[in-house]
Amino acid sequence: MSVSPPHIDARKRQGHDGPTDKMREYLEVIYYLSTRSEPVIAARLAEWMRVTAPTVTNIVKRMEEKAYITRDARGEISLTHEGYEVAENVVKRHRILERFLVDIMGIPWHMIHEEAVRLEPALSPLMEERIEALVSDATTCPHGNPIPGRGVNYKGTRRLSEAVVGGQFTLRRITEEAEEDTELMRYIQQSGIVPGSTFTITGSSPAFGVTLARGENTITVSPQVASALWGE
Amino acid sequence: MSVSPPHIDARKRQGHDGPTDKMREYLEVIYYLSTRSEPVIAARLAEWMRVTAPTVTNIVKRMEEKAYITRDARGEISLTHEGYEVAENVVKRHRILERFLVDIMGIPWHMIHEEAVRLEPALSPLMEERIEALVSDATTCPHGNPIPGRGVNYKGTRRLSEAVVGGQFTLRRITEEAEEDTELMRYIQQSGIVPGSTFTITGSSPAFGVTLARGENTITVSPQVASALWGE
DNA sequence: TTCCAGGGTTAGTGTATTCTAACACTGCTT
DNA sequence: AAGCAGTGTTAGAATACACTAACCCTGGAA
Repeated sequence: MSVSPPHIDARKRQGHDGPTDKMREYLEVIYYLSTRSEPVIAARLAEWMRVTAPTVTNIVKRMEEKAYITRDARGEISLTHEGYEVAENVVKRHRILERFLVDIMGIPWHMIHEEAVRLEPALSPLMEERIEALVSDATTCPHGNPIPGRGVNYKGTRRLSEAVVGGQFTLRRITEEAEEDTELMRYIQQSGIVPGSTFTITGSSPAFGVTLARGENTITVSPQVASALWGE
Repeated sequence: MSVSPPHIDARKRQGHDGPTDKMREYLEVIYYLSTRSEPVIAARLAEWMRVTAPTVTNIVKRMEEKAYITRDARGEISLTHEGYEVAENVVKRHRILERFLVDIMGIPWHMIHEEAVRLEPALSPLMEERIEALVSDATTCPHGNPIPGRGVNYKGTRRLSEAVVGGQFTLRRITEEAEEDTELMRYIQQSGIVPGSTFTITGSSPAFGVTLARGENTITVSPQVASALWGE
């Protein structure tokens, strides 16, 4: 038959042009990492991507050749302009997709990150456009992280781990390193720790974490979790 | 940080167990091919998948080793029970997904096949379940092809190319080899040739195709297209 | 100062998917 | 009989991604 399939194979498209799907994933993580204070080094990427060090060396080298990143003398990684563009795009898709998964698809809140990671590389521009249209009023993902280009950025926020005892704390965003842990997200949501809610901080220690009170409930979160929750 | 990503890498999962994504795609095509009369041979697969002959030899060999298919003396391919299960599952997902893309996402009818091919391997069981819930009353994909396990199969239908001149023809399904051609699908839809519509056949020849009339409109479709349209 | 932890690289493999080049078989058609 | 079209295979290579094993820094602790 003369009709021929339009099969779009990602691999084929990536002969010599754009980033591969994996590179996009790494760029996304670099974006997350550089949004925070910690240095962006290969060892961190290896942890996030759950691969060994040589795998990161390999991909980082290729991303450098393609000029998505640069490395300084100590091996620290920065996004180039080009790399930043790619990363921001991926992050935007990711967050809009998460919104869509909650609002339209009814996926439980604590599973959307994983689903978004899976679906994101499979979205065509058309699908992206349709999804965007369906959640056009959203400015953040369900975890409170801003959708790039929609005018939200929570400049004044700081980590819960740095908040003062006795004060109020309004949660604004849960950063990605917490998102990745499904069990943790379930616990957080069940405890009512969702973006927008306000608590009184009744205790804080670098060893035991932070204790929050709201109404009659008291919750203690670990130091790790406390540093992943940002608010004001 | 102690939280660790749940990144599900398809490749990793496929160490020694199930079919790879590519195998699933090939099995899907074998399913389509064997639903029709034509022999399922490697050359056909190469055309559908738009790859060269050695590529097919390679994958077919691996699928044989994994017992998803068998080959007879002439090289003809059949699905094993196991392979059939996989293929039917893929086809079911594909068709439900197409329904979802039209009904919920508002993707134009002529583009859904391509989108479905792209998205299908990225669907988790959870997403599949949610999508199924959103289109739970559908029994066919938008092209009229039955969703396996939902009680439709259009047993009495035959190709438009075999219909008799002067008779009526009610379109039931547009088979996949036509679906793959976006331009063709656009033309078909614009001509009002959608599942469920009825025409009078005013002419038919193996060389020039079939001429259909409905109301004041007359459409002539090529022999290839006529053999991809099934009805009664 | 010695040594180890943390970070990074090189070298060598392995798997999945694809390609080109070259060759072989079958069955018509001239 | 010669030859070509259609089909299929083997051989050899490339790319992207991942691994283990082995080794090299650097900086602080013992």
